[in-house]
Amino acid sequence: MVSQKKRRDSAGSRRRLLAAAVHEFAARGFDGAKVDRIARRARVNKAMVYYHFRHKADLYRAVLLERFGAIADRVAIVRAEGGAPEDQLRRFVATVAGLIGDWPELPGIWLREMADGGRHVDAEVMAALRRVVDTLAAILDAGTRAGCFAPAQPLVVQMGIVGPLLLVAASAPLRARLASVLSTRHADVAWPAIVDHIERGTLAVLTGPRPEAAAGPARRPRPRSARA
Amino acid sequence: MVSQKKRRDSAGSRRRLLAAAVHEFAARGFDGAKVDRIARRARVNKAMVYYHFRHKADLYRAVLLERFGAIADRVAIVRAEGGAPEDQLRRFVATVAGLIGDWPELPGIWLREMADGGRHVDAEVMAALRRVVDTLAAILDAGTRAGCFAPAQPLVVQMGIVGPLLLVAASAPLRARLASVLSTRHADVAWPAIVDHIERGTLAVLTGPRPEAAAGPARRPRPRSARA
DNA sequence: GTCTATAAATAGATAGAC
DNA sequence: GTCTATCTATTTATAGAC
Repeated sequence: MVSQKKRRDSAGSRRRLLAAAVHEFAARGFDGAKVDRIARRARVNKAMVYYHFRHKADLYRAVLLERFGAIADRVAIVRAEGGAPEDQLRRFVATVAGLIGDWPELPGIWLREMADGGRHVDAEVMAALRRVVDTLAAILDAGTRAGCFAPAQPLVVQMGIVGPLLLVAASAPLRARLASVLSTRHADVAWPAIVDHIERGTLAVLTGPRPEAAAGPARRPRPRSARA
Repeated sequence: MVSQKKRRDSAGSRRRLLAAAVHEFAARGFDGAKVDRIARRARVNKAMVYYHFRHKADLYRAVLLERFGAIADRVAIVRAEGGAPEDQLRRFVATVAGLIGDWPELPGIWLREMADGGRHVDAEVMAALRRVVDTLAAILDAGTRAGCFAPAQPLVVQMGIVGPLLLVAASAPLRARLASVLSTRHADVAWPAIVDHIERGTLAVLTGPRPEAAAGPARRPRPRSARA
């Protein structure tokens, strides 16, 4: 993706550093992450960190770019594969959910970067984020043109999808503790249940009955009928 | 709420410290927050931090307890006021949205604490979290008994509500930057729009087409079409 | 309760040998 | 590319005067 700097890193110390960094940054955040721990986890000398990366922030940005770039790539495929807008949207949700399933560090990285106001999001990472939003916008637009979706702001829909997924995934440890204190039995959250919840909720808003004249910029949702 | 330690803190240095701490912890996270900055912001000598609080973590826990306690109190009122379950749920959403509006630091604190796996959530804070979930559970239960809600896991619904709200609020700075790079005009997100989106999405899932047997965790995420 | 001064421990980053 | 040793700045936390 970024630049083919394959300088023959012996056993791939750079790659191992990135993997260790993802873990550390996800678990502790940028400030909480320690270069020392990253190096130790990667089984690499600490000085190597500064051989491969200018500084801590540079390593962190590399992590961001790698992960958000992959997300953008994956959702772009969903859009490219086409299909009915409803289906594309469902696959969009499933894809993001799948990425989180594959990369348990994703929620930590993502949530913290949002909480940080995108402090470390540079132009490259921004471009990746833009691709994700643009992809979702294209799906929504296709649905609107096909008459099956009401017009909606892509970022609103995006947050409605990503927010719950990230929060559920990230809160797993806390929910486990909560379960042991919870009065009733609403203890755990099954991952398929939340994915299903989001899929249905999102589609319902896009295809459902119009809101009167709420505060939103929402338009009149066309009756869901025609196909693409 | 915790203990009436009103020792006449001259001009309320303790209170000012708490306010400054909320800001600092929200903006930078636990590790990124510096005791020095908190003291300076509170216009209080740094040593006073350790006079009022045992250590940094203690101050942070006080912040957590104050805010999550207030959240629990406010949503409990929603439940106590009664009304139709749909209305209670809408007011639940509006209340959380209102709290975020009143306290811009809330998303930062909340998201980071989730990303941290609740590292600093002690028994008292846990109790507050429990109250929030229990309140929502009571609302959902009322709806189910009244026959207007399908059974649902409270935590799933909770994440579906809180996730987008927190993410939208926290990502404001990043979205502002994104707007200037975004190809199309899907730039900004109006706060009322997201609240409306969540209200409708959540209610749609609860009142919409039953996927046979809800409540159960292992639901098949492949409904033919989700029409409302 | 408030302040100054400082201890004590980290942690980011680099120099330079191999 | 890899390692040891180390420099420097920062930061939590405390001692003790007022």
